[in-house]
Amino acid sequence: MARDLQEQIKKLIIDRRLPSGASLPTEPELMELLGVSRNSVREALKALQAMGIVEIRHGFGTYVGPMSMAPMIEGLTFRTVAGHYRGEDSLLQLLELREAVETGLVGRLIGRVTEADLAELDALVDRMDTEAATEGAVSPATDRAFHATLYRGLGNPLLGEVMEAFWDAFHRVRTDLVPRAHDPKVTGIQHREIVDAVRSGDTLRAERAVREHFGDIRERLSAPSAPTAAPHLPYDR
Amino acid sequence: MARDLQEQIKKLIIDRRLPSGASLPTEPELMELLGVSRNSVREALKALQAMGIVEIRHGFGTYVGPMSMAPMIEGLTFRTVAGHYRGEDSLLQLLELREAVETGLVGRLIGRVTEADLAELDALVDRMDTEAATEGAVSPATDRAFHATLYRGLGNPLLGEVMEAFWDAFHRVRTDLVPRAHDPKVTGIQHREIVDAVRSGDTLRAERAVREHFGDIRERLSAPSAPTAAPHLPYDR
DNA sequence: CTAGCTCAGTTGGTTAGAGCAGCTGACTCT
DNA sequence: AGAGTCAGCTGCTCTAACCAACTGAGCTAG
Repeated sequence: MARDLQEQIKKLIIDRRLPSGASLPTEPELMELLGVSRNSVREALKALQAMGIVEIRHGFGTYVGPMSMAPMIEGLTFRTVAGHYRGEDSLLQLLELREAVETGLVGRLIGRVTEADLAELDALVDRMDTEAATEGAVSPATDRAFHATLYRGLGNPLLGEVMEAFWDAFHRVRTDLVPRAHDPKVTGIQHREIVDAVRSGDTLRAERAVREHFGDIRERLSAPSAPTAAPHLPYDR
Repeated sequence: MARDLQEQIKKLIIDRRLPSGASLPTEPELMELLGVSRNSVREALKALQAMGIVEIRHGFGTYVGPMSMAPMIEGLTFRTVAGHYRGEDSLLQLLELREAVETGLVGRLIGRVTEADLAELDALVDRMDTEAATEGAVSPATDRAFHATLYRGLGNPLLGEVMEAFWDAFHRVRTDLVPRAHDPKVTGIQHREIVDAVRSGDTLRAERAVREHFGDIRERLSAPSAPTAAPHLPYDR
């Protein structure tokens, strides 16, 4: 029945064509509308909130959620962390997922990416070099922006969101479990090669550049620490 | 605070290295353990259940969930349906996501897929033909199995799950909104071409075969019905 | 007259206690 | 020895009350 409740609220959103950000009935209204107790309404809303379908603001109201990939990131992150601590190579699998998808997609960029995007990518690589020189490390935000900008050229916002979700999940787990510094200079070089390869229109070169980039991360990942070598669990998210 | 509760339960799973299927403390136990009321415990569990992290069985107990991609499918499905009814081309975007990823991945299969997998794929295509002849349509299960088997050859279970999740979401939305029959004979031919192309080791041919397959679906999708042309909402999932 | 404060009302957050419903396992009767 | 039954655990739902965050109208001070 609780399952049914969630579906009814979803149906309500669909039926009323509510866009993201629209306000939903209040809890008492939903109680009467659905003929259940407040408690049940709240449990259903909590579940929908966890799926990003609904957004709850204390003292203000309940709204249709942004329908982002945030819940997927959450789930993927937890799944990976849990697997890691059970001795699985879940983090490596997540990296390989990204590698497979990104090497597969970079070829589609050839002849499709705009000059403006390429210029933006150049700027991002420059920023990586700057950060490497001044702070000794490339900030995660810059790396994230690079990958997001790169695949934005494919013209599919959903695809972009999914890619960002994979990035987010991987990065969150990596910083928690393997707080290892990259060689920031290499990072800049590898990203620049990706941009140059895409600009040159050479599909194979672009794929190789992406593969090399990921290969580097993978090496850093699998080299030193076995998954079970983490005695005091730093997980507290 | 409720947010915090979920994190504490997650932490409990991590700390105790609980595998999928392991039993969690009962609700009263969690009440005492976390120092909150039963209601709050339940809301937290409901949210975790929605994310697939926890599995609740009435009258039996609470268990660590299978950590599958089911919640992601749920979210993606709803997002797509909601977008569709608001006049967006969300279903097309989802299809393009699949097309982009699958055309990107099929090249990686070359020289990596085993003979056994190829044989299985042959059998699946044969079954498609049989179904087309006897029932007039290829069953969704067969199509799903084909795509799952194909990308299983990449040797990354996570990747396989993600691909299946995309397939599931797309299929669920499509059957709800565009209950259109494919020409089953064409379906068989296109799938067979994908298998043959992969077997031949010709990357470009494989990519073209996949692209053609998706192009066919896309055509069927965008041809007849504008999104707004659905007056009586059949959505009741 | 305006800027700022205060307070009442609305909304979600939390707690408590009671009873309902599904499942298991041991006990009992045949 | 086997099948039926019942006690107990488990999660599910409801009611009722109060707490906490936010808004907005009205008041007060400048």
